[in-house]
Amino acid sequence: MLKKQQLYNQLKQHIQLQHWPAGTVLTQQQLAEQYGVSRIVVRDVQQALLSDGWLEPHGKAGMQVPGFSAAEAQELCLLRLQLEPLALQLAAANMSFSQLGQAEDLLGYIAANKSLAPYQRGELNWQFHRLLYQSCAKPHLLRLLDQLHQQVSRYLGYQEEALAYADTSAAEHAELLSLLRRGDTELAGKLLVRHITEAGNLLVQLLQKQQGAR
Amino acid sequence: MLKKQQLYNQLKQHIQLQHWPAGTVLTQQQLAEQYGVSRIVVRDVQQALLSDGWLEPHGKAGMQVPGFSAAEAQELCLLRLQLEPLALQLAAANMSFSQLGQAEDLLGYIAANKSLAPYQRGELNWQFHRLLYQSCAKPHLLRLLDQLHQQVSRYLGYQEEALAYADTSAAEHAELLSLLRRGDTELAGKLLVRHITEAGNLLVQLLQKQQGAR
DNA sequence: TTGACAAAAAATGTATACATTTTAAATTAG
DNA sequence: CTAATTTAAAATGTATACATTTTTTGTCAA
Repeated sequence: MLKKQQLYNQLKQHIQLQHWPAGTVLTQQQLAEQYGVSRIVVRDVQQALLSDGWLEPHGKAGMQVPGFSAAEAQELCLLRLQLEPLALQLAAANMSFSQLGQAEDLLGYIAANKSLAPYQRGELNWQFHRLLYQSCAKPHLLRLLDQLHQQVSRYLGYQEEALAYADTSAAEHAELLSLLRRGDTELAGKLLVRHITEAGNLLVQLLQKQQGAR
Repeated sequence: MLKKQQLYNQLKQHIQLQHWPAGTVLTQQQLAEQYGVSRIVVRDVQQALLSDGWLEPHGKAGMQVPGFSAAEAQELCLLRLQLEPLALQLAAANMSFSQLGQAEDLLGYIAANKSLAPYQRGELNWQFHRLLYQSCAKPHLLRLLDQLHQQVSRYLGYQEEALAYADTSAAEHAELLSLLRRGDTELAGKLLVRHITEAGNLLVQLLQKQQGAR
């Protein structure tokens, strides 16, 4: 299983670093040669990247590296807003103190390691959110949220400026946690909505500016 | 592309007809022999059925035919409630008369062919819903809704009694359409919520009764 | 009998080879 | 020169073969 996972990571990273810029068409053969694996492996990886939003179909042959659009970012934000507060609300009832503690630890770890790569910081931030939602005990919902995050993370990798939002983010994360500890689900939900909205708006604005500049 | 699509349909149907009952573990080799294709094809199809909810992972080898649970049905219903009204609301603004007409035609077709197979009736009903949501112009949202329907349809295929709900369903569909024509998005949304809730409750009750009976 | 361990069987991962489809290029008729 | 058609190239689908992993079976010692 290593070759597959390995190629998955490497190709994803290469796309993120724009080694294959948006619009590039990647064929099975090409990738197989390039990365020194058989087409079978490439097929599987392409399929995985397809459902994670890192590739998109291109006619009947090849897959294309997708671009970025403010509209898509907005849509992803909308979906987060629709699903994450729900997950939080459902989870709040069943949340254990050990989970709250885990989340606290995670925040501490992020705060302590100021020099984390933006990408890793983003992943850890999501793990925090994920922890809060975990105890909603709705497998499908959690799967959807993971998928959504995948897609959003593609944008965050592209617009690293959006990750500079990290400071505000950390403060809000901490507040979210304290509200949950206190059992104030209502306020926590509202804060979460604001939190997601802010991050979304920043991202969308950056993208609009950039699109306008062309 | 035919072999793949063919096996996909056939295997899905066989699962629905309980030719492979819930809990059965299906290996690549087994399926390859059984259906007379190579393992490569089976792999692809298994993967597709996995993401559509018709198979689930089983340790490190084989895939398992999933069972049914009231809890899962409830969750799927919840997700529909969270996403479909949103799609309808967004779509209502951009909906064209030709689309409303298409939807009307579809209802007529369903009403006219009383003897449609339950499965086909279900698919057509979904196409109706889908038409109403189409003009929301949110690709990700629409994709999620399609996925959700896939999962729900597995339950409907199992609990055909839930499809007997079809009569009420048809009436509500017609009313939904007339509300949209009149531009009353608000009421249409509320009706949709009731519509989804009713169908969900019926399904969940059937499943609970059945689970209790064991 | 039970449980750990080793050997065999089975299942999946991966590579290569061939078949079919799709795309691109080249050729020719208008 | 353009456009349509044919031909060659390239890409994907599928099958088979081999490698690796996982599961099962069987054996033996406690």
